[in-house]
Amino acid sequence: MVAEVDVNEVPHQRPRTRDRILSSASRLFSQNGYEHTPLSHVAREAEVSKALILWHFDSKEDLFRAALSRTLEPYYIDVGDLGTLDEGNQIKKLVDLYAKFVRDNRYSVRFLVDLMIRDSGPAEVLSQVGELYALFRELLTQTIECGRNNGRFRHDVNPTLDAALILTSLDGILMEKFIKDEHSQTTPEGLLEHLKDTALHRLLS
Amino acid sequence: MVAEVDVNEVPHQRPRTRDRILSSASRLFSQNGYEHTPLSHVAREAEVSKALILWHFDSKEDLFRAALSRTLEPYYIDVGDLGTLDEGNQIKKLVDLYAKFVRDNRYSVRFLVDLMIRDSGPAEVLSQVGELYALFRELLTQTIECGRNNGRFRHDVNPTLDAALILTSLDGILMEKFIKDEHSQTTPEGLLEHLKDTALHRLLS
DNA sequence: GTCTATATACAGATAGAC
DNA sequence: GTCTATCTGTATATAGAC
Repeated sequence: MVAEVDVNEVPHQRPRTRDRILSSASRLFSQNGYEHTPLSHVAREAEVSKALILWHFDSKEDLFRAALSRTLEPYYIDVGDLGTLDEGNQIKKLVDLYAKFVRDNRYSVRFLVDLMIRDSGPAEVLSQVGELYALFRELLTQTIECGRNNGRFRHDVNPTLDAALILTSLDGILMEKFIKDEHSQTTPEGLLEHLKDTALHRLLS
Repeated sequence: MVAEVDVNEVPHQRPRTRDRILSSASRLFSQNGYEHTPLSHVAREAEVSKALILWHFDSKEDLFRAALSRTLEPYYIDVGDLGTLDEGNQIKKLVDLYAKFVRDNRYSVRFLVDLMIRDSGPAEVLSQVGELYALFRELLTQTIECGRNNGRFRHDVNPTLDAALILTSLDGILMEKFIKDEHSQTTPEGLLEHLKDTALHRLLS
């Protein structure tokens, strides 16, 4: 009889279930919010018992943090090769990328906006989102500055202020996607085009 | 001829307590949200028992509706006499009024934004807010149209689109008041001025 | 690791005395 | 109208068998 050595004792032993729990939690929290997703729902969706969830995670709060981190994993913006474009088209492209990002991550973005408005949720996660946001704004600022320096943009543009205004306007437009407004006679897409037009109208010499 | 309604024909009751409950509920719901204000909190603040609240209102949901209506009571925008200003300054004034309104009703506006993002809350109340919003947008639209027709604004302005863009930009800026952004190098007030400048820069001939 | 069964807490809501 | 006491449901979390 051979002594049984449990090769599976530590490292890569089935994160299968833990992973399923995390996925389900991530989806449900994003779609329905923290308050409206009891552990029982996560348990049902992940096809495990509630007790098992709390064996893997110390508490619901703990699960929430872990799930939120996972939600943020795909949060990056690939700006690609902006260098080949002139500054005006760089601005347009950045605006489009931002809009696409929000569209692609609709549910989780809405959820995060909700968290930020109420200033709830783990601070480290929120600050992570803040960094991404700041990075994007910095990109806009530098592009405007660059265009000003090489004379393609007006000499009196204010890179910081103009970038911030473009970004907040963008936020306002995209917010409309989360709020149904039956009186609106414009579409977010139409407004997006108009934003790009007016922004360039202001920036270009 | 209109029949007068005798207000005193209804019982000589003191709506004192009911009113206190409504006030407390209104404040707590606005500040902490529906989920985070149990009836026990409303009861404590209003100095009554939970049971009494449910004697006055059929359910928590019912209380919520009533409280929300009260929250919306001061929701109107007094545009004053716009007629004395030229169209450019009318736009500026409208933007300022909107900003002031949001500032004056910070907590309840944030709460309503939260409700609308999550599309929860009584439909009739939400649509009431939507009407106010649409009305304000219509005011902007007409002002721009007017300015175009009398030649003070460019002939190629698009009243509907330009008004909508100004309004969504405004929303984006004011949203920042609800979200703390430690990396920001601009203030909402600064952005507001910049929005007015760029909007007029685009509109004026 | 995974389960069933249970503990504990607290929410909204009811019953009934006063 | 207002209270105390209680019901009922559901949430998070724990105990302990397998």
